[in-house]
Amino acid sequence: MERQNLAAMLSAHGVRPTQQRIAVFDYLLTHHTHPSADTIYNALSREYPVFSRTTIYNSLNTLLEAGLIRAVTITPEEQRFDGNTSDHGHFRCLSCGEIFDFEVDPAVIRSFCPSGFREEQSNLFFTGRCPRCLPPRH
Amino acid sequence: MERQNLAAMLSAHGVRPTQQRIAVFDYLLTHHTHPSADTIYNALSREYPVFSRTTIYNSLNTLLEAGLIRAVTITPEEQRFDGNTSDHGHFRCLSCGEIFDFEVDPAVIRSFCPSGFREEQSNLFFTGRCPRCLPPRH
DNA sequence: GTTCCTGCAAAAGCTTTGCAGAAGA
DNA sequence: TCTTCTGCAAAGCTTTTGCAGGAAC
Repeated sequence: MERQNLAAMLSAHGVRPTQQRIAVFDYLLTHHTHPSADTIYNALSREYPVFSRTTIYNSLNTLLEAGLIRAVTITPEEQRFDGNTSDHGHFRCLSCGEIFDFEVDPAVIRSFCPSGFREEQSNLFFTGRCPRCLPPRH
Repeated sequence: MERQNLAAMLSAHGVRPTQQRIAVFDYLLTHHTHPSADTIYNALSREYPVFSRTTIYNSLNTLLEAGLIRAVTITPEEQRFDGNTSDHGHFRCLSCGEIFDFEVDPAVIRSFCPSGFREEQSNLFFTGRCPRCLPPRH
């Protein structure tokens, strides 16, 4: 997406479109790898000479509050982030550590929510082995 | 459960039944509050005079490896633990922070796992407001 | 010009590690 | 007795905070 469009999206959500926020948002929309703050930091510091860790955290928290990105609480070590804010499932491979997306019908998932509770976000995720890490079948 | 039975369970899983491990395991089986390591530490230090944080972490990791307890990766701040190792869903209230259990059919949840992936653990959890924190209906 | 943001340094909080003494088999 | 575990101190990591300079409007 054009940087100008990204800036417009931020403005539309009441977020001042600074260079840094646009870069973080752009990274999350382009890379569907559920990166950690550190991964984003390493990638962006290569591109931009000065880009502090603090700013990554500031930008991520601002984008989270605006609802433009999502936090993925799957890995115990660190928080992961996702530019895809639509409801979808996650699969984490215990061998290679990669996190995969898969489609789920949000209405079906929500139907499991116990009565009396007001659901705001639903999460379905599996851990196991991905096809690449499984031994080939005979 | 009797301490002797707890010790037998640990032994059966190849875990040497020390006083500390029995106490941690007992706590998780008795309290269904998905406590953090710190919560367990605070509770047990009141009961036992000497009980270090390191030992809590050591015991939890040992019990995890033995499959006697489960880690609940729901809160971004800290790891939570659960003495209930059967498949079940979680609901985290954004107001009071409490984590509730609810029943789900493991087979139904597993059916959402994408083909080609080998599922080892399935997790379904919601965030939102619990009945106590919701405004009363008219 | 005023407000809000960036980024450095420092700190805070959770978890792990190294190692000497102690407990379990 | 020999192995394994405990627990203190210290360190490692992720994330947050305070604050001065700078960018955005």
